[in-house]
Amino acid sequence: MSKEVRVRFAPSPTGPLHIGGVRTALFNYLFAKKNNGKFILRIEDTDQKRYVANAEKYIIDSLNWCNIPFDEGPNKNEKFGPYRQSERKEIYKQYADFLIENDKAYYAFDTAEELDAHRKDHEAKKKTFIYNWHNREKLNNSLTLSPKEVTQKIQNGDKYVIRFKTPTNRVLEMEDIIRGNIKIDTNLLDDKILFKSDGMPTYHLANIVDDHLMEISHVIRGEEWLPSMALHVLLYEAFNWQAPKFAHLPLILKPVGKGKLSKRDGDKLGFPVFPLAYKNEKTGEISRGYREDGYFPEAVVNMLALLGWNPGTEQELFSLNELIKVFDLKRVSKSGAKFNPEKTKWFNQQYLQKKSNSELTELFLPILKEKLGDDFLKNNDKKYIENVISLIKERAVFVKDFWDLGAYFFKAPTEFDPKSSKKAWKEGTTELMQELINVIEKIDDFSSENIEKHVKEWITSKEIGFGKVMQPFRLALVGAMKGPHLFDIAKMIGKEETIKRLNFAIEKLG
RNA sequence: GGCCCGUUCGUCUAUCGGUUAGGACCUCAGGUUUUCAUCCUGGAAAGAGGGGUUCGAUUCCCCUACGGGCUACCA
Repeated sequence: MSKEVRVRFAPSPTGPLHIGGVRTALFNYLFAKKNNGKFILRIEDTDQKRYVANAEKYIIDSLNWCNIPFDEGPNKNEKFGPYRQSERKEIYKQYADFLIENDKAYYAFDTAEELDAHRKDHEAKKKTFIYNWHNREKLNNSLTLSPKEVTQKIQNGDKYVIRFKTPTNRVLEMEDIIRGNIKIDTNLLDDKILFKSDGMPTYHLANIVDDHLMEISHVIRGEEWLPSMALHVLLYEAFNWQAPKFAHLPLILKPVGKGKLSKRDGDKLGFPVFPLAYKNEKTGEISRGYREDGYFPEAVVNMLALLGWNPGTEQELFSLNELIKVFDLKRVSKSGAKFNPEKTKWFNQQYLQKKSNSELTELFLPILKEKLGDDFLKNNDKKYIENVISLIKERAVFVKDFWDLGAYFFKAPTEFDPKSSKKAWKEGTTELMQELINVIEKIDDFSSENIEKHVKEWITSKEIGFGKVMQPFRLALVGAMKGPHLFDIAKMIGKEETIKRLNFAIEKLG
């Protein structure tokens, strides 16, 4: 009987959650749900300098917007709480001490300046300074100092850190669910700091201790952690704990250029890299978000799921439940994926087409109110808006497109696209339109089909081309050469309005 | 520089040694729509290079190149 699957998403609250972080959370969530396990949120706020107060809320809001809620986390089912590392501060020290007592770690008193000088010195000689087995006996630490001196220093209040005493002369063989076997020579590793002089653990210590205490079964995280895997495995070993299984996800790369996706790419190429808009309280800078840009969370989640993972079939559209059903870490790809903003739009378009007209109406309402004022609903009931949407829906990618696509259903054009006017309104057009008004006035049943029938009969009787009438007619009703079937538009706005718009066009262009 | 991971159309990807190397985004052409878009049909477009192993390599191994990550008292 295998243990319960428990996975965690462990972001650092240093700013808004980036789309890559959302994907890591999503894969954790999918894996947990697929295996009837738990998805845990842990806030890794051990870096006091980079801490940003509203970041935790942002992270939680983002997960909620994406509909991937956590089962345990800050203020929620705190079975193994607290879930903020800053609130677990006391826990870590005892584990660091345990390591020291068992000769797996040591105190180091080297100052940042001293270390920096070593690094610069080595760099000048084209060498790399690594704090590990080959020089740890020469540096300022509890390995070189007598126990008495060490005690003395600590009692004096000298600043110290605790470093891991990396085992030597071993080739570690580790298993990654996505990448398979990974080997590393422990002599190449450095003695990483586990406990900082400010009394806080580093990521490495806190992460291992918490994953153990919270009974995490699988660590699913970004590829940037792959180099740390050896340290982590060694730490589990030093504590004599069973290590969880690891899976390192490929990174999300810039759409163009080199390197991993960053905030700047979004600004430069004009697409969001954050799920929700975010205001930097310090600089006042606002970053756009998928939510505010009009994307549906289902579309964003679907797009993210397929970035670095595939089901092995040709299906591309998945609900969250379908994703849970078919998700498999073994089908996650190994190589980094360049982000494709265009494809995200396509996903959004697909989801928009799937939504019902009544649901879309509700979503469009706020935009209409903004454009036309609060009392526009007095003249336009929801059924009318629904009908409009049914006519223009298939051309839209976002709900906000409905306005650009169909503003003329709600207000008459006040001006006419000059290029189209020149093309559509020629010698004799004014007279033709006047005749058209007469034809329309006589139509009693103002259905699309009936208007079409009468207008076409009239055009045929005049022995002229359809375009001669249809083009200026469209221009009069719409203001430009665009939009759905013209007789549908006429029917929607009604006989009176149709005639009014024709008269206005004659006045303006005739 | 050192270490680790990776490499199939422009992009995301399928292929578990034998395929006309498939799909999607993008793009192009044609058709439908007497508008614009949608839609439909079709096209162009890929195994980084070099060595092996094998009857046969995109697939397995090695080297090179390239890409990415890490190399902080950041996560």
